[in-house]
Amino acid sequence: MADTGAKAPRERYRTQVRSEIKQHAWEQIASAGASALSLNAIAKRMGMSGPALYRYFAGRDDLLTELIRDAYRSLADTFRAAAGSGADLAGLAHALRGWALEDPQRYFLMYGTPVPGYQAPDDVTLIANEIMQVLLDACAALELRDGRAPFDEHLESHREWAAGHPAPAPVLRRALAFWTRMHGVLSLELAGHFAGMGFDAALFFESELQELTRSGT
Amino acid sequence: MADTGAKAPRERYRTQVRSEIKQHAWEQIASAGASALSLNAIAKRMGMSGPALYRYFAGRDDLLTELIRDAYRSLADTFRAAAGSGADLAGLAHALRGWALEDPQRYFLMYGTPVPGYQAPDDVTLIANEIMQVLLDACAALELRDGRAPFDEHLESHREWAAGHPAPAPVLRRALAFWTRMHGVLSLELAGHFAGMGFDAALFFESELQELTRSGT
DNA sequence: CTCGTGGCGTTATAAGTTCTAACCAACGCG
DNA sequence: CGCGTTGGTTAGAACTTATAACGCCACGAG
Repeated sequence: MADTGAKAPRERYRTQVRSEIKQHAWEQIASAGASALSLNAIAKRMGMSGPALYRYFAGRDDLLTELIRDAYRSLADTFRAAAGSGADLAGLAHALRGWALEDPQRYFLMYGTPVPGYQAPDDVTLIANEIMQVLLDACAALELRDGRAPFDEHLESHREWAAGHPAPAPVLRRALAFWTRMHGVLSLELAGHFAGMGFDAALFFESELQELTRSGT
Repeated sequence: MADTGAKAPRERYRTQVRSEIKQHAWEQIASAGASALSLNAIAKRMGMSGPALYRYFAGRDDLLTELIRDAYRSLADTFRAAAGSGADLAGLAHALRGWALEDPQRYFLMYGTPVPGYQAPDDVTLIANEIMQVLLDACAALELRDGRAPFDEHLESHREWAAGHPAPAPVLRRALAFWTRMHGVLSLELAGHFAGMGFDAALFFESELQELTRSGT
């Protein structure tokens, strides 16, 4: 068992079609947003009629969570790849920005408006942890002149999310700041809120990144 | 003319019904998200049947942009109210957070996932400018030890978005940082990304706010 | 006070959507 | 070689947005 290579022909065909469906789904999402994802439209564009897709996905929500899972996986991979190539925190930031610009709707699928009832499956939070570990490593490698903040005390006793990572509280705080600040700039940029404002979003991103990689508190 | 008080009874009834429709729309959005907004459901809950609502709104999109407009208006009002009560930048931050927590979906209607094709109407960007002016005033009142950053040079020559506000570049940069950082924390918090992490989002918000109101670069 | 007009609500209908049910073909494993 | 799982089909229910056509009634002008 466990030889993923030469599987049964039925199985191969199944995964092939699933992949093709997701391909079309991504195109549709990229051009009209996740709310416009239509199983019917995908089916028609694949030459088959409506309910056939239900052999491959339990429903619209199932397909959507599958895409979300892939998005998380994709970001985790680019993060790990960047870290593996010796990228520091700034390198991670640039990898993140490139990945986000590559497909804004994929970014929003992860970090955009949540559906009130929706609960992400467990494995997604596992991948999120993976991402956080890479980020924590990069922040720990950054030598910071240990300027402690009042929040650090709270963090010291609430560090479950670090999943056993040995970094001290200021590093944890830096990781949180990296995450929220980069997301703040990126999400507003991708949403077009900087559009009519005239300044260069890339330069502002760099400016914020600068302040994060400095050693001060 | 121009006495908004005693209008014609038809007019009064119309605005009354419009307001009631929006009321139901907000409840529906708050409980199931903007994508679940259904004109039919609203009509039924108001005791009238389907297409009647089209007398009041051109369609789903029209109602949605009206709600977005109201959301912007609401945030601008709370900002102006806070500033009018002598709130400083920290006061504005707390007003913003309170306003966001009050109705997360309203926040996401403004700053959440954008629909690729959608273009906000002009008056919305006007209100956005109003908000920015209040923010710029608060940032200008903050005495900062004028630590210039390389990005300031770029800002100096790209300050159209400040709409004539006389603040120097470091103040503009501070305003942008306030906007993006507060949004970064708030949007992730409201989207539930901090949920399983254990730390107190309010304290982290405060920590980030601290760093913004300090005078350093 | 009467009358006509315009705003409001109604049903009917078209064109979408998701998703279930029932049916059939065909592939491939034992 | 057969039989069963798998994949595709059409039909249909329950939704949705949105338009069209029709009637009612209230308001305001004369």
